[in-house]
Formats: sequence, structure tokens, C-alpha cells
Amino acid sequence: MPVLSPPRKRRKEARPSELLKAALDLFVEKGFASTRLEDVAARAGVSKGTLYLYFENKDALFKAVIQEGIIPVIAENEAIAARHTGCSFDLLERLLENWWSKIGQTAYAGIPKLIVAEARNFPELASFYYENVISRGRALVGTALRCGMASGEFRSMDVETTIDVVIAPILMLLIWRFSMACCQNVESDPQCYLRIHVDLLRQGLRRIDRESRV
Amino acid sequence: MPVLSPPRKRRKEARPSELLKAALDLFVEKGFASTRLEDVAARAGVSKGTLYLYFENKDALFKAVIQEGIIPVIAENEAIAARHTGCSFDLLERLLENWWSKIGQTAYAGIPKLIVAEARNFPELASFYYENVISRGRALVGTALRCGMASGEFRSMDVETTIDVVIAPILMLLIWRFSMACCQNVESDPQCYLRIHVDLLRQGLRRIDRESRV
DNA sequence: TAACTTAATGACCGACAAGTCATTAAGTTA
DNA sequence: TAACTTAATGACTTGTCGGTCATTAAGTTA
Repeated sequence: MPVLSPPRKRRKEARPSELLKAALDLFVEKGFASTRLEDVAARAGVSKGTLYLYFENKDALFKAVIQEGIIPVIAENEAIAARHTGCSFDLLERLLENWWSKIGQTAYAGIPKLIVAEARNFPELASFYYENVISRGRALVGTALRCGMASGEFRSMDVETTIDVVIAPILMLLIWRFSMACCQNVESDPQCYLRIHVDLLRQGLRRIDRESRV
Repeated sequence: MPVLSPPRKRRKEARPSELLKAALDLFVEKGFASTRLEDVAARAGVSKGTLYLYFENKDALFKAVIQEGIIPVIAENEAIAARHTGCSFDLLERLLENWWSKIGQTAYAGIPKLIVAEARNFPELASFYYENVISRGRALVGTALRCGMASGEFRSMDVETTIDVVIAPILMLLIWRFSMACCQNVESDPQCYLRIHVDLLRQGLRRIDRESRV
């Protein structure tokens, strides 16, 4: 027999996006398991029950966050790659630039750390992210690498492993920022970090003409 | 009025190490928050109450795992660096080799992912790990880099940022293995990955004599 | 303005886990 | 072997949180 406080204004249209924004913020701050849906609802200015009016359950809420915020950026990058002409390293830089501006500099930057952190305990969410984001991202980098190798711009290397080496420092930058960064008194400059990474790659991927190989 | 099953054999000496082994395995598998101390105790062949006889609480149990398993390896690496003579890149390779054999190829390999995953929710544990492992590890790499730059073996770069770039792919390798690896049907070869990383570093860190800089 | 539809609420349920402590019995001492 | 010390147990307390649903009232229709 609940009576209590009066319902807030009825605004059916605005609720989903407000809830998604609140969910993103709290998921990034607390992680998936430790985020309380009651807190998500409160941050969006509604009650817990209202959240369940718009999202089936916690999993569905999380998938919706990814669906709305990250998958469109992957699709953008696929379009960039599709219409790209010119050298392959330029393509890699453009993909990174778009990823950095749409994900790296927004609240979505915290998602990769969340996924890595919770993958073992929520394998279905991890699979969803892998299928829709990671595998498509790896494919993009792989295409650029294969192109560059075919044209002689890059030297021949194991493509699948090189994809991981290319992506790892970028992921690690985001992961660090949303985990251990609080322990460091001196915070690093991401621009500087990315520039060094790109410079190393430019030099490292390039085909070597005269050098001896071991 | 609990009566129930008879106590197991009394073996005060063996309990702590058995509990630490069980705790490491479960922490790595489930994470810190999701590991139930009752499961840790059960895996060590004792009851939950017994665990509290030997460890103050969950935090103390975790710190003991780090203290026993990882901090000694850092100390070893500090000794290796202290008695090293010769070129700085060799030192980097030796430090990596020892780290890989003592941590990367053991159950402790799962700890970096755990730390990154739980740092936000357990800042005291993160600080403990940062003080005792990360800052000391970064200092080791930093010393090697500064040495190499002073002797002209390496080109001059921002040391603190370069430390991160050097370490990131190694950390990412471990993190990946204990998180998303389950989603990939094809698992990558860590030896190959590390070899590519080291090769890129060898080339990338080296002082460039004649090349133009942008 | 009466009747109706549905957005919104929050008390409640069930499951789960950290940490406590009264009780038991294994092993030791006299 | 009686008295004693302490390793070991697990029921219980306390608190948390995902998800449900009976109830309320905002807004709409006739």
C-alpha cells in the first residue's frame, strides 16, 4: 500500500536519453556490477520503478548505452575507411582522430575499462561488445595494415598480432585514466602520449630497404 | 548452537600459504569484489571462520597475496638493475624476461587486470599496489631509459611518458588475457606479441643520426 | 467534469555475502 | 586420564541490491 510522494511530471519522450546519460556516467564511475539502478534513476530525476518502464533490465540498459554511443562511431569509421584514398598510414591516423574526438574525449572513454573489468563476470555483455565494437575496430585496423603491406608502404608482418600492438597503447591510455590515474599525483598528457605512439608506429611499420634483419 | 561436522586436522603452519594460493586463484578468476571468502576457504579445505583466524579481513588477504607473490619479484628486478653493466636496452630486456617468467607465466599474471578493474571501487588497494609495485616498476624502466639517453644509446624523449609507452603493451597483453580473451576464438601468441613489441622499441628508442625530424 | 488511460512511485521480496561468535573437539600438559 | 589450550566450525546478523507490482495521480477524451 504505497502512497507517498507525488509523481514527477510525465515526460515520456525525454526519459530514455536522460536515463542513458545517467547510466553512462555511473557505469563509468562505479563499474557495471557496482552501479545501483536506484542511483541511475535518481540521477535521471525519476524513481527506480520508472527505469524499468523504459529498460527491460540492467543488461538491456547497458547494451542501449553502447548501442547509442559507441556503435555509431564504429560505423562512422567504417565509412571513413570505405571512402579513403591515399596512403594507409593516413587512414590509421584519421581513424584514431575520429575515435579520439568521439570516444576518447567524451564520457564514453570509460567504457573500454569497464568492459575489460567486467568481462569475466558478465560474459554476455563482453561478447556483445566484442561482436559490435572490438571485432569491427580490429577489422578496420587490419584492412589498413593489409592495404599498406600490399602497396609496399608497410613491411610484412603478422597482421593479427600487429593489430593488437597498434591498438594496445590506445586502449591502455583510456584504461589507465579510468583506473589507476587517481593514484598518480602527476597526470600524463594524452596528446603527448598519442603523438609518441603514432611516431613509433610511423617508423616501425615502414618498410625497411637497406637494414639488416635478425 | 552450532554442532555439525567435525573440525578438520589442525595444521596451523600450512593454512596461510594454502589460503593465499586459493585466494590468488579466485581473485584472478572472479575479481576482488566478486570473490566470496567462503569459496576461498572451501578451496583451501577449511571453513570461512578459519580464514578469519589467519587474515583480518578481505583487504588484508589481498594485500598478503601481493606481498608474498609480486613484491619479491620487484625487489629481484631492482637487484638486477643495480648490478647491471652494459647497454641499457639489454637491461630492459632482462627486466622484461624476469617479469615474464615470474609473473607473466604464473597465476599472478591476472593481478594487473584485477587492479585496473577494481581500482575505482577499492582505492586503498589500488594505492597499495601503486606504491609497492607500479611506482617501483616505473622507476626501474625510468632508470634504464635515463641511462640510455645519457650514454647516447637512446634518443632524448620525455622520460615519464616514454615509460608508459614502454610498459603499456606488456600490461595490455596480461589484461587482455584475463578479460576479453574468452571472446576471441583465435588466441594470440604472447611470445610473438612481445617480440614485435621489443623489436619496435629497439628501433624506436635508438638515437637517429642522419634522419630528418618533423 | 466524469470516466479513462498510463506515467510514475516506492514498499516489498528474495538472494547473496561480509564478518561475528558461541560451540566443538583436536592435541597438549601435568 | 583429567584439565586445559586453541584450531576449527557454521549458524546467524546485518546490510545490499535487482527486480516486482499494487497504488497513485497526471493528463486526455467525451
